[in-house]
Amino acid sequence: MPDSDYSEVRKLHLFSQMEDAQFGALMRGAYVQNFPPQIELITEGDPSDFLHIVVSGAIELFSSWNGRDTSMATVRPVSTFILAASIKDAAYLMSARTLEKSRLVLIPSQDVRAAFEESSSFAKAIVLELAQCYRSVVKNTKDLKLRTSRERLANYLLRQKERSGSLAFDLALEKRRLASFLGMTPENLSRSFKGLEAYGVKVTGNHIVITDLDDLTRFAKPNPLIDDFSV
Amino acid sequence: MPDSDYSEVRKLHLFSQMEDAQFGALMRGAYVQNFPPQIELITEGDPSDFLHIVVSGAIELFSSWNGRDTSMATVRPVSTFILAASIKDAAYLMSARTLEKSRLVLIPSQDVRAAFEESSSFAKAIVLELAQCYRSVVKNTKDLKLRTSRERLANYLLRQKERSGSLAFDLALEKRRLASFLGMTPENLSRSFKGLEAYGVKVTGNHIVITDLDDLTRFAKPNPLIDDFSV
DNA sequence: TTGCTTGATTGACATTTATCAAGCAAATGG
DNA sequence: CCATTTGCTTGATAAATGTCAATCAAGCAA
Repeated sequence: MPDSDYSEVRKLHLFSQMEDAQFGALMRGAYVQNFPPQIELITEGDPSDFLHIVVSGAIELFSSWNGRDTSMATVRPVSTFILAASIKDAAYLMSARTLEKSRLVLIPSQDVRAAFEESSSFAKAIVLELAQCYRSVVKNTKDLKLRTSRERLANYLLRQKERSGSLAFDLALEKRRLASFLGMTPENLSRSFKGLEAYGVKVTGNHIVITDLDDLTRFAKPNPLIDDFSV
Repeated sequence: MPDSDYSEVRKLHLFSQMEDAQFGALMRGAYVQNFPPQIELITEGDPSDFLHIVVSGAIELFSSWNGRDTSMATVRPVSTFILAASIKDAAYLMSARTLEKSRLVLIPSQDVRAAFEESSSFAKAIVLELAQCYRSVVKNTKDLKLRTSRERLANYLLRQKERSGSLAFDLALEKRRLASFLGMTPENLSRSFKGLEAYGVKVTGNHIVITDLDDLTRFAKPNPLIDDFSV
Protein backbone atom coordinates (compact mmCIF):
# COMPACT_ATOMS: atom_id res chain seq x y z
CA MET A 1 0.00 0.00 0.00
CA PRO A 2 1.32 3.48 -0.89
CA ASP A 3 2.60 5.46 2.10
CA SER A 4 0.13 8.29 1.51
CA ASP A 5 -2.86 5.95 1.76
CA TYR A 6 -1.35 4.26 4.76
CA SER A 7 -0.95 7.49 6.68
CA GLU A 8 -4.35 8.85 5.65
CA VAL A 9 -6.01 5.74 7.02
CA ARG A 10 -3.85 5.78 10.11
CA LYS A 11 -5.17 9.24 10.99
CA LEU A 12 -8.79 8.09 11.24
CA HIS A 13 -10.19 8.06 14.77
CA LEU A 14 -10.88 4.39 14.32
CA PHE A 15 -7.19 3.55 13.89
CA SER A 16 -5.25 6.41 15.41
CA GLN A 17 -4.94 4.92 18.90
CA MET A 18 -4.23 1.40 17.68
CA GLU A 19 -0.92 -0.30 18.45
CA ASP A 20 1.54 -0.14 15.51
CA ALA A 21 1.80 -3.89 15.24
CA GLN A 22 -1.95 -4.39 15.06
CA PHE A 23 -2.43 -1.61 12.55
CA GLY A 24 0.41 -2.93 10.44
CA ALA A 25 -1.15 -6.39 10.44
CA LEU A 26 -4.50 -4.99 9.36
CA MET A 27 -2.92 -3.04 6.53
CA ARG A 28 -0.86 -5.96 5.29
CA GLY A 29 -4.08 -7.84 4.60
CA ALA A 30 -5.77 -4.83 2.98
CA TYR A 31 -6.30 -4.07 -0.69
CA VAL A 32 -6.17 -0.68 -2.35
CA GLN A 33 -8.31 -0.27 -5.41
CA ASN A 34 -9.42 2.45 -7.77
CA PHE A 35 -12.93 2.41 -9.18
CA PRO A 36 -14.54 4.35 -12.01
CA PRO A 37 -17.78 6.29 -11.39
CA GLN A 38 -21.12 4.51 -11.09
CA ILE A 39 -19.73 1.15 -10.05
CA GLU A 40 -21.81 -0.85 -7.61
CA LEU A 41 -19.31 -1.87 -4.94
CA ILE A 42 -21.68 -3.54 -2.56
CA THR A 43 -25.11 -5.08 -2.95
CA GLU A 44 -27.33 -5.14 0.08
CA GLY A 45 -27.93 -8.61 1.40
CA ASP A 46 -24.46 -9.83 0.47
CA PRO A 47 -22.18 -11.07 3.24
CA SER A 48 -19.87 -8.35 4.50
CA ASP A 49 -16.46 -9.45 3.30
CA PHE A 50 -14.67 -6.14 3.69
CA LEU A 51 -14.61 -3.02 5.77
CA HIS A 52 -14.41 -0.19 3.23
CA ILE A 53 -12.50 3.05 3.55
CA VAL A 54 -12.88 5.87 1.01
CA VAL A 55 -9.52 7.53 0.47
CA SER A 56 -10.66 9.73 -2.40
CA GLY A 57 -13.81 10.25 -4.44
CA ALA A 58 -17.34 9.80 -3.11
CA ILE A 59 -19.59 6.84 -2.34
CA GLU A 60 -23.34 6.70 -2.15
CA LEU A 61 -25.04 4.27 0.21
CA PHE A 62 -28.53 3.38 -0.96
CA SER A 63 -31.24 0.84 -0.40
CA SER A 64 -33.97 -0.71 -2.48
CA TRP A 65 -37.26 -2.42 -1.87
CA ASN A 66 -40.01 -3.47 -4.21
CA GLY A 67 -38.68 -1.51 -7.18
CA ARG A 68 -38.19 1.69 -5.20
CA ASP A 69 -34.86 2.96 -3.96
CA THR A 70 -33.56 5.66 -1.72
CA SER A 71 -30.26 7.33 -1.01
CA MET A 72 -29.24 6.69 2.59
CA ALA A 73 -25.95 8.60 2.86
CA THR A 74 -22.99 9.93 0.95
CA VAL A 75 -19.57 8.95 2.25
CA ARG A 76 -16.64 11.25 1.58
CA PRO A 77 -12.92 10.86 2.28
CA VAL A 78 -11.49 9.86 4.56
CA SER A 79 -14.04 7.63 6.26
CA THR A 80 -15.02 4.05 6.72
CA PHE A 81 -18.38 2.57 5.91
CA ILE A 82 -20.36 -0.52 6.81
CA LEU A 83 -18.44 -1.08 10.02
CA ALA A 84 -21.43 -2.59 11.85
CA ALA A 85 -21.93 -5.34 9.28
CA SER A 86 -18.22 -6.21 9.32
CA ILE A 87 -18.17 -6.47 13.08
CA LYS A 88 -21.35 -8.50 13.34
CA ASP A 89 -20.40 -10.67 10.35
CA ALA A 90 -23.86 -9.97 9.03
CA ALA A 91 -25.26 -9.09 5.61
CA TYR A 92 -24.92 -5.55 4.30
CA LEU A 93 -28.08 -3.52 4.89
CA MET A 94 -27.23 -0.97 2.22
CA SER A 95 -25.76 -1.07 -1.25
CA ALA A 96 -22.88 1.18 -2.23
CA ARG A 97 -21.84 2.75 -5.51
CA THR A 98 -19.15 5.17 -6.54
CA LEU A 99 -20.42 8.63 -7.46
CA GLU A 100 -17.06 9.67 -8.89
CA LYS A 101 -13.76 7.99 -9.62
CA SER A 102 -12.84 6.72 -6.17
CA ARG A 103 -9.99 5.12 -4.33
CA LEU A 104 -10.80 2.60 -1.62
CA VAL A 105 -8.96 0.58 0.98
CA LEU A 106 -10.61 -2.77 1.65
CA ILE A 107 -9.85 -4.62 4.87
CA PRO A 108 -11.11 -8.19 5.11
CA SER A 109 -13.87 -8.29 7.72
CA GLN A 110 -12.36 -11.25 9.48
CA ASP A 111 -9.15 -9.27 10.00
CA VAL A 112 -11.23 -6.47 11.50
CA ARG A 113 -12.93 -8.89 13.86
CA ALA A 114 -9.59 -10.43 14.81
CA ALA A 115 -8.07 -7.03 15.52
CA PHE A 116 -11.14 -6.10 17.53
CA GLU A 117 -10.63 -9.23 19.67
CA GLU A 118 -6.93 -8.58 20.18
CA SER A 119 -6.67 -4.82 20.53
CA SER A 120 -8.63 -3.17 23.28
CA SER A 121 -7.74 0.28 21.98
CA PHE A 122 -9.25 -0.68 18.63
CA ALA A 123 -12.33 -2.07 20.38
CA LYS A 124 -12.76 1.22 22.22
CA ALA A 125 -12.41 3.20 19.02
CA ILE A 126 -15.02 1.01 17.40
CA VAL A 127 -17.40 1.65 20.29
CA LEU A 128 -17.10 5.41 19.84
CA GLU A 129 -17.46 5.16 16.08
CA LEU A 130 -20.57 2.97 16.32
CA ALA A 131 -22.10 5.19 18.99
CA GLN A 132 -21.56 8.14 16.66
CA CYS A 133 -23.09 6.30 13.70
CA TYR A 134 -26.05 5.20 15.77
CA ARG A 135 -26.75 8.73 16.94
CA SER A 136 -26.50 10.05 13.39
CA VAL A 137 -29.12 7.61 12.18
CA VAL A 138 -31.40 8.46 15.09
CA LYS A 139 -31.10 12.14 14.19
CA ASN A 140 -31.93 11.31 10.62
CA THR A 141 -35.04 9.41 11.74
CA LYS A 142 -36.18 12.41 13.77
CA ASP A 143 -35.62 14.63 10.75
CA LEU A 144 -37.78 12.33 8.62
CA LYS A 145 -40.58 11.85 11.11
CA LEU A 146 -40.88 15.31 12.61
CA ARG A 147 -40.40 17.58 9.60
CA THR A 148 -42.03 18.20 6.26
CA SER A 149 -39.88 17.87 3.19
CA ARG A 150 -39.50 21.62 2.88
CA GLU A 151 -38.34 21.87 6.48
CA ARG A 152 -35.84 19.09 5.89
CA LEU A 153 -34.44 20.97 2.93
CA ALA A 154 -34.21 24.24 4.87
CA ASN A 155 -32.29 22.55 7.68
CA TYR A 156 -30.09 20.72 5.20
CA LEU A 157 -29.13 24.06 3.69
CA LEU A 158 -28.31 25.48 7.12
CA ARG A 159 -26.11 22.46 7.86
CA GLN A 160 -24.29 22.92 4.56
CA LYS A 161 -23.84 26.59 5.40
CA GLU A 162 -22.14 25.54 8.67
CA ARG A 163 -19.94 23.02 6.89
CA SER A 164 -18.80 25.51 4.31
CA GLY A 165 -18.54 28.38 6.77
CA SER A 166 -20.18 30.69 4.27
CA LEU A 167 -23.61 31.92 3.25
CA ALA A 168 -22.77 30.98 -0.33
CA PHE A 169 -21.85 27.43 -1.23
CA ASP A 170 -22.28 24.73 -3.85
CA LEU A 171 -24.40 21.67 -3.33
CA ALA A 172 -22.16 18.66 -2.86
CA LEU A 173 -24.74 16.39 -4.44
CA GLU A 174 -26.73 16.22 -7.63
CA LYS A 175 -30.22 17.51 -6.93
CA ARG A 176 -31.92 14.22 -7.66
CA ARG A 177 -29.67 12.48 -5.12
CA LEU A 178 -30.30 15.20 -2.61
CA ALA A 179 -34.02 14.74 -3.18
CA SER A 180 -33.74 11.03 -2.55
CA PHE A 181 -31.57 11.54 0.52
CA LEU A 182 -34.13 13.97 1.94
CA GLY A 183 -36.94 11.53 1.18
CA MET A 184 -38.67 13.31 -1.66
CA THR A 185 -38.92 13.34 -5.44
CA PRO A 186 -36.79 15.62 -7.65
CA GLU A 187 -39.95 17.49 -8.66
CA ASN A 188 -40.79 18.14 -5.07
CA LEU A 189 -37.26 19.29 -4.31
CA SER A 190 -37.48 21.77 -7.15
CA ARG A 191 -40.72 23.17 -5.71
CA SER A 192 -39.30 23.22 -2.20
CA PHE A 193 -36.39 25.34 -3.38
CA LYS A 194 -38.93 27.67 -4.96
CA GLY A 195 -40.81 27.82 -1.68
CA LEU A 196 -37.66 28.73 0.23
CA GLU A 197 -37.00 31.74 -1.99
CA ALA A 198 -39.49 33.58 0.22
CA TYR A 199 -37.20 32.91 3.20
CA GLY A 200 -34.03 34.18 1.60
CA VAL A 201 -32.62 31.27 -0.39
CA LYS A 202 -31.28 31.95 -3.86
CA VAL A 203 -30.60 28.97 -6.10
CA THR A 204 -28.63 29.11 -9.33
CA GLY A 205 -27.90 25.64 -10.61
CA ASN A 206 -25.76 24.03 -7.94
CA HIS A 207 -24.98 27.30 -6.27
CA ILE A 208 -26.85 28.37 -3.15
CA VAL A 209 -26.81 31.79 -1.56
CA ILE A 210 -28.56 32.42 1.72
CA THR A 211 -29.59 36.06 1.50
CA ASP A 212 -31.55 36.22 4.75
CA LEU A 213 -30.12 33.89 7.37
CA ASP A 214 -32.46 35.04 10.14
CA ASP A 215 -35.52 34.47 8.06
CA LEU A 216 -34.41 31.02 6.93
CA THR A 217 -33.46 30.09 10.47
CA ARG A 218 -36.84 31.21 11.77
CA PHE A 219 -38.48 28.95 9.23
CA ALA A 220 -36.14 25.96 9.64
CA LYS A 221 -35.90 25.99 13.43
CA PRO A 222 -32.66 23.97 13.49
CA ASN A 223 -32.04 21.91 16.60
CA PRO A 224 -28.73 20.42 17.72
CA LEU A 225 -30.50 17.17 18.67
CA ILE A 226 -31.37 16.71 15.00
CA ASP A 227 -28.95 18.80 13.01
CA ASP A 228 -25.67 18.81 14.83
CA PHE A 229 -23.85 15.71 13.69
CA SER A 230 -20.85 16.38 15.92
CA VAL A 231 -22.84 15.95 19.17
CA MET B 1 -30.13 -4.52 44.93
CA PRO B 2 -32.46 -7.54 45.16
CA ASP B 3 -30.94 -10.81 43.93
CA SER B 4 -33.63 -11.30 41.31
CA ASP B 5 -32.87 -7.94 39.68
CA TYR B 6 -29.16 -8.63 39.90
CA SER B 7 -29.43 -11.95 38.11
CA GLU B 8 -31.86 -10.63 35.49
CA VAL B 9 -29.44 -7.87 34.59
CA ARG B 10 -26.50 -10.24 34.69
CA LYS B 11 -28.10 -12.36 31.95
CA LEU B 12 -28.17 -9.52 29.40
CA HIS B 13 -25.73 -9.95 26.51
CA LEU B 14 -24.18 -6.69 27.53
CA PHE B 15 -23.10 -8.02 30.93
CA SER B 16 -23.06 -11.81 30.65
CA GLN B 17 -19.40 -12.11 29.63
CA MET B 18 -18.16 -9.49 32.08
CA GLU B 19 -15.77 -10.39 34.89
CA ASP B 20 -17.54 -10.88 38.24
CA ALA B 21 -15.55 -8.15 39.94
CA GLN B 22 -16.34 -5.56 37.28
CA PHE B 23 -20.01 -6.45 37.18
CA GLY B 24 -20.22 -6.35 40.96
CA ALA B 25 -18.62 -2.90 40.99
CA LEU B 26 -21.09 -1.63 38.39
CA MET B 27 -24.03 -2.96 40.36
CA ARG B 28 -22.82 -1.54 43.66
CA GLY B 29 -23.08 1.93 42.17
CA ALA B 30 -26.49 1.24 40.61
CA TYR B 31 -29.93 2.31 41.80
CA VAL B 32 -33.12 0.34 41.56
CA GLN B 33 -36.29 2.36 41.28
CA ASN B 34 -39.98 1.80 40.67
CA PHE B 35 -41.93 4.33 38.66
CA PRO B 36 -45.65 4.83 38.15
CA PRO B 37 -47.09 5.01 34.61
CA GLN B 38 -46.67 8.11 32.46
CA ILE B 39 -43.58 9.42 34.23
CA GLU B 40 -41.05 11.21 32.07
CA LEU B 41 -37.77 9.59 33.02
CA ILE B 42 -35.56 11.36 30.55
CA THR B 43 -35.85 14.58 28.61
CA GLU B 44 -33.99 14.81 25.34
CA GLY B 45 -31.14 17.27 25.45
CA ASP B 46 -30.30 16.51 29.07
CA PRO B 47 -26.85 15.15 29.88
CA SER B 48 -26.83 11.35 30.07
CA ASP B 49 -26.28 10.65 33.74
CA PHE B 50 -27.44 7.05 33.76
CA LEU B 51 -27.58 3.96 31.63
CA HIS B 52 -31.13 2.66 32.07
CA ILE B 53 -32.24 -0.95 32.26
CA VAL B 54 -35.92 -1.91 32.26
CA VAL B 55 -36.47 -4.85 34.58
CA SER B 56 -40.24 -4.81 34.36
CA GLY B 57 -42.93 -2.65 32.77
CA ALA B 58 -42.51 -0.80 29.46
CA ILE B 59 -40.78 2.38 28.37
CA GLU B 60 -41.49 4.56 25.38
CA LEU B 61 -38.70 6.49 23.71
CA PHE B 62 -39.98 9.56 21.92
CA SER B 63 -38.77 12.80 20.41
CA SER B 64 -40.21 16.23 19.89
CA TRP B 65 -39.56 19.15 17.61
CA ASN B 66 -41.48 22.33 17.04
CA GLY B 67 -44.58 21.20 18.90
CA ARG B 68 -44.75 17.83 17.14
CA ASP B 69 -43.66 14.56 18.64
CA THR B 70 -43.13 11.02 17.54
CA SER B 71 -42.71 7.66 19.16
CA MET B 72 -39.27 6.25 18.35
CA ALA B 73 -39.32 2.86 20.11
CA THR B 74 -40.82 0.87 22.93
CA VAL B 75 -38.38 -0.82 25.29
CA ARG B 76 -39.50 -3.95 27.10
CA PRO B 77 -37.81 -6.05 29.81
CA VAL B 78 -35.09 -6.92 30.12
CA SER B 79 -33.13 -4.43 28.04
CA THR B 80 -30.97 -1.37 28.29
CA PHE B 81 -31.61 1.92 26.61
CA ILE B 82 -29.64 5.01 25.71
CA LEU B 83 -26.33 3.20 25.77
CA ALA B 84 -24.79 5.34 23.05
CA ALA B 85 -25.34 8.61 24.94
CA SER B 86 -23.87 7.12 28.14
CA ILE B 87 -20.78 5.93 26.35
CA LYS B 88 -20.23 9.15 24.45
CA ASP B 89 -21.07 11.29 27.48
CA ALA B 90 -23.38 13.22 25.20
CA ALA B 91 -26.90 14.58 25.55
CA TYR B 92 -29.86 12.23 25.22
CA LEU B 93 -31.35 12.33 21.73
CA MET B 94 -34.68 10.91 22.84
CA SER B 95 -36.96 11.38 25.81
CA ALA B 96 -38.30 8.41 27.75
CA ARG B 97 -41.50 7.84 29.68
CA THR B 98 -43.00 4.87 31.46
CA LEU B 99 -46.03 3.38 29.70
CA GLU B 100 -46.88 1.22 32.69
CA LYS B 101 -45.67 0.86 36.23
CA SER B 102 -42.01 0.01 35.64
CA ARG B 103 -38.94 -1.08 37.51
CA LEU B 104 -35.60 0.27 36.38
CA VAL B 105 -31.95 -0.22 37.21
CA LEU B 106 -29.93 2.95 36.78
CA ILE B 107 -26.18 2.75 36.37
CA PRO B 108 -24.25 6.02 36.55
CA SER B 109 -22.86 6.73 33.08
CA GLN B 110 -19.40 7.44 34.43
CA ASP B 111 -19.32 3.95 35.97
CA VAL B 112 -20.29 2.54 32.58
CA ARG B 113 -17.47 4.45 30.90
CA ALA B 114 -15.02 3.35 33.58
CA ALA B 115 -16.04 -0.30 33.18
CA PHE B 116 -15.74 0.07 29.43
CA GLU B 117 -12.17 1.34 29.84
CA GLU B 118 -11.19 -1.45 32.23
CA SER B 119 -13.01 -4.49 30.94
CA SER B 120 -12.29 -5.58 27.41
CA SER B 121 -15.05 -8.17 27.54
CA PHE B 122 -17.50 -5.41 28.41
CA ALA B 123 -16.11 -3.25 25.61
CA LYS B 124 -16.66 -6.09 23.17
CA ALA B 125 -20.20 -6.62 24.37
CA ILE B 126 -20.89 -2.92 23.91
CA VAL B 127 -19.58 -3.08 20.35
CA LEU B 128 -21.99 -5.87 19.48
CA GLU B 129 -24.89 -4.14 21.20
CA LEU B 130 -24.25 -0.84 19.43
CA ALA B 131 -23.81 -2.55 16.09
CA GLN B 132 -27.18 -4.22 16.63
CA CYS B 133 -28.83 -0.92 17.61
CA TYR B 134 -27.33 0.84 14.63
CA ARG B 135 -28.60 -1.79 12.22
CA SER B 136 -32.07 -1.65 13.77
CA VAL B 137 -32.29 2.09 13.21
CA VAL B 138 -31.07 1.71 9.62
CA LYS B 139 -33.81 -0.86 9.00
CA ASN B 140 -36.33 1.52 10.49
CA THR B 141 -35.13 4.28 8.16
CA LYS B 142 -35.55 2.00 5.16
CA ASP B 143 -39.05 1.11 6.34
CA LEU B 144 -39.92 4.81 6.57
CA LYS B 145 -38.41 5.88 3.27
CA LEU B 146 -39.29 2.96 1.05
CA ARG B 147 -42.82 2.09 2.15
CA THR B 148 -46.20 3.75 2.35
CA SER B 149 -47.89 3.86 5.73
CA ARG B 150 -50.17 0.97 4.85
CA GLU B 151 -47.21 -1.16 3.83
CA ARG B 152 -45.45 -0.32 7.08
CA LEU B 153 -48.49 -1.44 9.02
CA ALA B 154 -48.79 -4.69 7.05
CA ASN B 155 -45.15 -5.52 7.72
CA TYR B 156 -45.47 -4.56 11.36
CA LEU B 157 -48.33 -7.04 11.70
CA LEU B 158 -46.26 -9.77 10.07
CA ARG B 159 -43.40 -9.08 12.48
CA GLN B 160 -45.77 -9.28 15.44
CA LYS B 161 -47.11 -12.55 14.05
CA GLU B 162 -43.51 -13.89 14.08
CA ARG B 163 -42.91 -12.67 17.60
CA SER B 164 -46.08 -14.22 18.93
CA GLY B 165 -45.74 -17.36 16.85
CA SER B 166 -49.43 -17.25 16.04
CA LEU B 167 -51.79 -15.83 13.44
CA ALA B 168 -53.85 -14.32 16.27
CA PHE B 169 -52.29 -11.90 18.71
CA ASP B 170 -52.90 -8.73 20.66
CA LEU B 171 -51.25 -5.43 19.82
CA ALA B 172 -48.61 -4.66 22.42
CA LEU B 173 -49.17 -0.93 22.00
CA GLU B 174 -52.07 1.46 22.14
CA LYS B 175 -53.12 2.25 18.61
CA ARG B 176 -52.23 5.92 18.82
CA ARG B 177 -48.69 4.99 19.89
CA LEU B 178 -48.47 2.44 17.15
CA ALA B 179 -49.57 5.11 14.70
CA SER B 180 -46.89 7.47 15.92
CA PHE B 181 -44.26 4.74 15.85
CA LEU B 182 -45.18 3.90 12.26
CA GLY B 183 -45.07 7.57 11.32
CA MET B 184 -48.76 8.28 10.77
CA THR B 185 -51.78 9.74 12.52
CA PRO B 186 -54.27 7.63 14.51
CA GLU B 187 -56.93 8.41 11.90
CA ASN B 188 -54.71 7.16 9.16
CA LEU B 189 -53.87 4.01 11.12
CA SER B 190 -57.56 3.32 11.50
CA ARG B 191 -58.05 3.63 7.76
CA SER B 192 -54.98 1.54 7.04
CA PHE B 193 -56.39 -1.28 9.18
CA LYS B 194 -59.59 -0.98 7.17
CA GLY B 195 -57.60 -1.18 3.98
CA LEU B 196 -55.84 -4.34 5.12
CA GLU B 197 -59.13 -6.16 5.70
CA ALA B 198 -59.09 -6.88 1.98
CA TYR B 199 -55.82 -8.76 2.48
CA GLY B 200 -57.01 -10.93 5.34
CA VAL B 201 -56.52 -8.88 8.49
CA LYS B 202 -59.28 -8.91 11.07
CA VAL B 203 -59.15 -6.29 13.82
CA THR B 204 -61.28 -6.35 16.97
CA GLY B 205 -60.08 -3.73 19.40
CA ASN B 206 -56.53 -4.75 20.29
CA HIS B 207 -56.92 -8.21 18.88
CA ILE B 208 -55.58 -9.05 15.44
CA VAL B 209 -56.28 -12.17 13.43
CA ILE B 210 -54.52 -12.80 10.16
CA THR B 211 -57.01 -14.81 8.18
CA ASP B 212 -55.07 -14.99 4.92
CA LEU B 213 -51.34 -15.03 5.53
CA ASP B 214 -50.42 -15.55 1.87
CA ASP B 215 -52.47 -12.60 0.75
CA LEU B 216 -51.11 -10.30 3.42
CA THR B 217 -47.56 -11.43 2.68
CA ARG B 218 -48.04 -10.79 -1.02
CA PHE B 219 -49.14 -7.26 -0.20
CA ALA B 220 -46.53 -6.55 2.50
CA LYS B 221 -43.51 -8.06 0.72
CA PRO B 222 -41.51 -8.43 3.94
CA ASN B 223 -37.75 -8.39 3.56
CA PRO B 224 -35.18 -9.59 6.09
CA LEU B 225 -33.03 -6.52 5.39
CA ILE B 226 -35.85 -4.36 6.75
CA ASP B 227 -37.98 -6.57 8.92
CA ASP B 228 -35.73 -9.10 10.55
CA PHE B 229 -34.39 -7.44 13.65
CA SER B 230 -32.28 -10.42 14.63
CA VAL B 231 -29.98 -10.13 11.60
C1' DT C 1 -76.18 3.07 38.15
C1' DT C 2 -74.84 7.60 35.95
C1' DG C 3 -71.80 10.69 34.20
C1' DC C 4 -67.17 11.48 32.73
C1' DT C 5 -63.01 10.63 30.52
C1' DT C 6 -60.18 8.54 27.14
C1' DG C 7 -59.12 6.47 22.94
C1' DA C 8 -60.83 4.91 18.50
C1' DT C 9 -63.42 5.68 14.52
C1' DT C 10 -65.74 8.15 10.75
C1' DG C 11 -66.73 11.74 7.40
C1' DA C 12 -65.59 15.99 5.16
C1' DC C 13 -62.04 18.54 3.74
C1' DA C 14 -57.18 20.52 3.30
C1' DT C 15 -52.47 19.88 2.59
C1' DT C 16 -48.59 17.48 1.20
C1' DT C 17 -46.39 14.70 -1.80
C1' DA C 18 -46.08 11.84 -5.93
C1' DT C 19 -46.85 10.96 -10.84
C1' DC C 20 -46.97 11.90 -15.58
C1' DA C 21 -45.96 14.57 -19.49
C1' DA C 22 -43.81 18.27 -21.59
C1' DG C 23 -40.32 21.59 -22.11
C1' DC C 24 -35.76 23.62 -21.18
C1' DA C 25 -30.88 24.08 -20.59
C1' DA C 26 -26.38 22.68 -19.73
C1' DA C 27 -23.04 19.15 -20.74
C1' DT C 28 -21.26 15.64 -24.01
C1' DG C 29 -19.80 13.52 -28.21
C1' DG C 30 -19.39 13.31 -32.81
C1' DC D 1 -20.69 23.33 -35.08
C1' DC D 2 -24.95 20.39 -34.31
C1' DA D 3 -27.30 16.56 -32.31
C1' DT D 4 -28.05 14.03 -28.30
C1' DT D 5 -28.23 13.03 -23.81
C1' DT D 6 -29.04 14.05 -19.12
C1' DG D 7 -30.81 16.37 -15.37
C1' DC D 8 -33.81 19.99 -13.90
C1' DT D 9 -38.06 22.47 -13.96
C1' DT D 10 -42.96 23.31 -14.71
C1' DG D 11 -47.86 22.41 -15.02
C1' DA D 12 -51.72 19.42 -14.51
C1' DT D 13 -53.46 15.90 -12.00
C1' DA D 14 -53.77 12.05 -8.68
C1' DA D 15 -52.75 9.72 -4.52
C1' DA D 16 -51.37 9.71 0.15
C1' DT D 17 -51.61 11.71 4.38
C1' DG D 18 -53.07 15.08 7.77
C1' DT D 19 -56.62 18.04 10.14
C1' DC D 20 -60.85 19.09 12.23
C1' DA D 21 -65.17 17.97 14.14
C1' DA D 22 -68.43 14.77 15.51
C1' DT D 23 -69.60 10.38 17.24
C1' DC D 24 -69.02 6.05 19.49
C1' DA D 25 -67.54 2.72 22.85
C1' DA D 26 -65.16 1.11 26.75
C1' DG D 27 -63.39 1.88 31.20
C1' DC D 28 -63.48 4.40 35.49
C1' DA D 29 -65.13 7.17 39.43
C1' DA D 30 -68.57 9.04 42.16
